[in-house]
Amino acid sequence: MKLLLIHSDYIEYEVKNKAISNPEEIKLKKDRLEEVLTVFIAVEKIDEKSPNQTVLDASNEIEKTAEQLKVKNIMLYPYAHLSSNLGSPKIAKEILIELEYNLKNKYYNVKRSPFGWYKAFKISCKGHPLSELSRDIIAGKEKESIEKEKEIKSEWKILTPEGEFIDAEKFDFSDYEDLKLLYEYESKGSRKIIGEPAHVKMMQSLELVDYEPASDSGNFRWYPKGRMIKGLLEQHINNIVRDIGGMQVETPIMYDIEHPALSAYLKKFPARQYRVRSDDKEFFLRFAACFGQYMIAKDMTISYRNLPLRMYELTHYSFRREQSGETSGLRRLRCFTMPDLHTFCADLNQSTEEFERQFITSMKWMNDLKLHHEVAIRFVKEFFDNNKELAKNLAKLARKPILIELWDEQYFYFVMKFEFNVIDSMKKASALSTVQIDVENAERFNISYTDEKGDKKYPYVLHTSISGSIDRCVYAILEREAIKIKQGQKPIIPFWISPTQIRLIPIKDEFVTLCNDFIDNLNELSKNYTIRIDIDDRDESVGRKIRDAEKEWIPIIIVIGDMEKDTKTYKPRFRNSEIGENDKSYILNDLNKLIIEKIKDYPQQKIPLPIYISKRPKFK
RNA sequence: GCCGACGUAGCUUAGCUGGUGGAGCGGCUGAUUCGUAAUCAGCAGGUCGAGGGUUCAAAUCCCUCCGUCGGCUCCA
Repeated sequence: MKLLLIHSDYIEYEVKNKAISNPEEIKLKKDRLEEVLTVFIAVEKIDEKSPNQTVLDASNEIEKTAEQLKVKNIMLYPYAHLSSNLGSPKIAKEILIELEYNLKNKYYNVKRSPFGWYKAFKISCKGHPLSELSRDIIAGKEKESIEKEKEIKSEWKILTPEGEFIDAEKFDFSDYEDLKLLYEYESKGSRKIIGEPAHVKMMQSLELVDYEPASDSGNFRWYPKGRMIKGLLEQHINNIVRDIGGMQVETPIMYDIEHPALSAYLKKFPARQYRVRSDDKEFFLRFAACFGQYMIAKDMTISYRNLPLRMYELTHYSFRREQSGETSGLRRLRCFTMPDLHTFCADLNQSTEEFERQFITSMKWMNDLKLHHEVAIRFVKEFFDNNKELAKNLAKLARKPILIELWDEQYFYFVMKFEFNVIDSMKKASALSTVQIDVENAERFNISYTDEKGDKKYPYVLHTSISGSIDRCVYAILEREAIKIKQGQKPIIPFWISPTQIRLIPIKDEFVTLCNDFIDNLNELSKNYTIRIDIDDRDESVGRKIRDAEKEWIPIIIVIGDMEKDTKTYKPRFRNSEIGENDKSYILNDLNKLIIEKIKDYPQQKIPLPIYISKRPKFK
């Protein structure tokens, strides 16, 4: 149902001609109300499925507005033009009559203009900010799902690796600046430093990823280098999840909003969704891979012997229609890529065991990206009281103090979760890895297994994202480098995801051939590996080419000239000492070993652009 | 979504109180063949975010919209 509410000095109408074959019988040909909330209404097809709820919701919405405006008079005015998907006139009329009755019961002075007639009307809108409002009523669903959660009551603690619980307010943060920032950010919403996040300029100037003005905000375009980085991260996370037993599936990105199993879940999940219409049906775009996997799981025959059972999907994409003011570079998108693992566990024991394993795996991921992170663990208090040892184990694994949040009751579908948070150059915290223990969705979706005695049981479900959103990982890497720049260090991205790993710079045109030979020889030495090398064959000075390579953050730069031709040794310019030792000569074989050492444990891809720089267009 | 700031060439930007837009980088052409962060010269490139209004005259003033950023809110 679509509503258009107008706070008016007056509204008056006069009935003219029939608009439909069986219009409502007319009692008054003309009518008028003053100091009135005029409500233009279009009843839509979707309202026919739950007319009673629609009436209730609409009535509440109108009442809320009337109360705010302190008006007692309401004019209900059927207005078909508000919607392109109208319901049948018969039901629409009934809904309107019901709505009138409902509002009268709330002691409003309600009038309703007749249904099914062309009418002339005059209205005077007051014109203050609240005087014109539109509302979209969808029986009980969207409204509840985006409704604000109850005020959450939290207790905050710090847990040390030694197993000590300390009231967060009493903890000495002097050696733990980032943990302090996380605590303040999470508990008080403090925003110490404001400004544009540094990664946005970087992602553009490095030609990784950019805004797409032709799409909705928070939907980005990825250029070749960025796409390759993202692809490598995706490949790596797929491998890691497979290693811990994840069985990869793929599920649809849109789901029927009316599907009985989904509507209940939608209510528990307060994210706004994108809506898609197809014929008469309405669909929402998934915000995670949960449903798709639940739908598979509920049809599966699962024995206790199969548990823990791990189902995995790399969601390409998930959609969350965040409020326009809260999308921010790659930190929060409306369309993102995220690995989503669901682990079905027999009992609490198995769940916590698995939880710890996934905690360790997440640590590995953060380590592979060299991301510093702070750990937050959140519990429903009752669950915490029974599982304190689990928390202590996790703090021991993290080897540093961690933040604990305790909720007085269960606000979400999970009883416990952890997150790894990174702190960016603006001192904002963002969550990456997370695992949640879910105690209610198995039953809701009728996912069950058969236990040793042949009885049907509902498993616990762990919701896991080992890496968090891949886009957000790119954000975290760039933000970490922004912090390094502030500290006067050279920025660099991990070697295994560098779009160019080695840049060759021939001193004159004639050495381009030698560069080609260099690549061939190196490939010959490392047949099982893919090393990304390119050649700056432009007609530019050597100084210029070095500068451009440095601006691209290329980790290894090698100038090729007479010296290299004669001695067959190379003096690479390493971006930092972690990659290699500067001012040292290498023969090809040693260089090869050094590089393979850095890439052997990671996925590899070919260079995403022409190897000759002169052949490359500018994307930005 | 609300409040605020901003939007000038592909990028970065100058343009004061209104009088039909300047530059650097990048691109193109030519010269230059170079040893570790910018070789030189010339040329092209602008419905000044979009639409409307005020005015003899608008990048400049006003309104609406779009986009970006920031704050609020929100964040599984």
